[in-house]
Amino acid sequence: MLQLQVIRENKGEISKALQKRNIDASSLLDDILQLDEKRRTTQTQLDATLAESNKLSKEIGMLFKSGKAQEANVLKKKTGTLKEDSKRLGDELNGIAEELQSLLYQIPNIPHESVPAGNTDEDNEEIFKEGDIPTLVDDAQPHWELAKKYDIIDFELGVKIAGAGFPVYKGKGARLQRALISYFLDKNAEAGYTEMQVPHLVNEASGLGTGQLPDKEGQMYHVGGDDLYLIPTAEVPVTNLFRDEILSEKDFPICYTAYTPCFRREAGSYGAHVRGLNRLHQFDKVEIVRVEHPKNSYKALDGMVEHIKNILRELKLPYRILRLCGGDLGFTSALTFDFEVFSTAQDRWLEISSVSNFETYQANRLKLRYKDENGKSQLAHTLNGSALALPRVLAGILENYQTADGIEIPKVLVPYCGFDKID
RNA sequence: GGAGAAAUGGCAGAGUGGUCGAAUGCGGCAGUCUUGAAAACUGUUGAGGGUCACACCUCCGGGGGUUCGAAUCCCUCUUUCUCCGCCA
Repeated sequence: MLQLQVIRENKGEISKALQKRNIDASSLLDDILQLDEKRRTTQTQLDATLAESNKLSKEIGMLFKSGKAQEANVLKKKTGTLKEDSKRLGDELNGIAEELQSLLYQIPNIPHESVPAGNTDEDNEEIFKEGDIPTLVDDAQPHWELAKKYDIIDFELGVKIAGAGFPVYKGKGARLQRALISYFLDKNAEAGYTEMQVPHLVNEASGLGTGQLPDKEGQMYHVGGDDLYLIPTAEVPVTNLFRDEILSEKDFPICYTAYTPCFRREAGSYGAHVRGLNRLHQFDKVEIVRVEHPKNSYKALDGMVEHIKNILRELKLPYRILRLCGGDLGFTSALTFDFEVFSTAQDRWLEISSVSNFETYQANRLKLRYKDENGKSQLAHTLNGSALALPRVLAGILENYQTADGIEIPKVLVPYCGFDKID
């Protein structure tokens, strides 16, 4: 959520920057400013009314104390209209504040200046590419065929238990999955991220804090009986650890990592490109989250990108990095880099990480602040990234490491797996 | 799940209808002293709205109510603790 004060001062620039997202926000921004104006005048009126009645109440108290009950009763009568007024103004103010809030929720984050304009993922800008694309055997297969051939993932069995998009990992498939989780967590810890274990269900306030609510409600599984949401990413519980916190400057940098399963309804996603592990309702992911001083957040973002590069180098997977264009950029993000692994057998790029700087957008919703050198509260910057999302890394490994007599395991994972080949 | 108790500032903890945004202690910050530090002493120290700055307004777990006036009384929700039951 953008700060009102920022909108007040930079309406023109914001409106212009949002055009990169193909959004014409100027009339919405006007509405917001108008409503804000109305909010402040109403607030002022309410404050004056309350001040008046506070004053009277004090006088009444004094009069009663000094035994002048009659005079007190005269004043009492005067408070009646003040009460009505403040009730009316208070209701009005609440209504305005609510409306203002809902308008503010509709404005996405301002894209960073480096974000290219564009409509779809075709307009994303490739900024880096590394790793050799392997030459595979002639009858190379996509991972869903390999999974069946080696009996390591059973999609049909998952359908029986839960439904499509809930695979069952078996034997070496399950072990490889666990190996990846441990490997990622170890790499992140090595890079200075503190490992956390967090709830996999969150309340509404948490969803609002990181921006999944109110507008993307349909993307999360909702547990009606207890009004909780299954997390779509560890970003939600981990970032919300800092909701309503005021940090001190020396607390920075804050670097956390967490493994969690992720649950996404993915309503409306069908077709061949969501086959196998490409898109799931439940998948595993190791996430990194940072809370930073505003002046360091872009350096931190670069650091996260470098860190993920290192992991992919170790896994020897061919990958590229995209700078997302305005149209593809997430609602709450100012700048996002997507990592994609090339899946040779599917002949396509698979997104395996998304690294973003949210600047103050989430912090404003979270009320995540720090005290600056003058002792004033300032909003912190939040960032996060996948390091990494499991299923597509698994797909990439299965497909790129397949040989005529089995699937080789990347060297760095062998100690975690306890085997070096799936056959 | 049943019965009871509680929720106050960074923490501990007073306050049971009116000069209470809230005593006191600890912690934090600044200063004095010291070569420096510790100790001691002095001062300062919640958040938000509003204002050029003040004034002023709101917040004592959340929401609602009673009252001229609520941290204090009532209702409700949530959470925590104790006891019982159940249980990985």
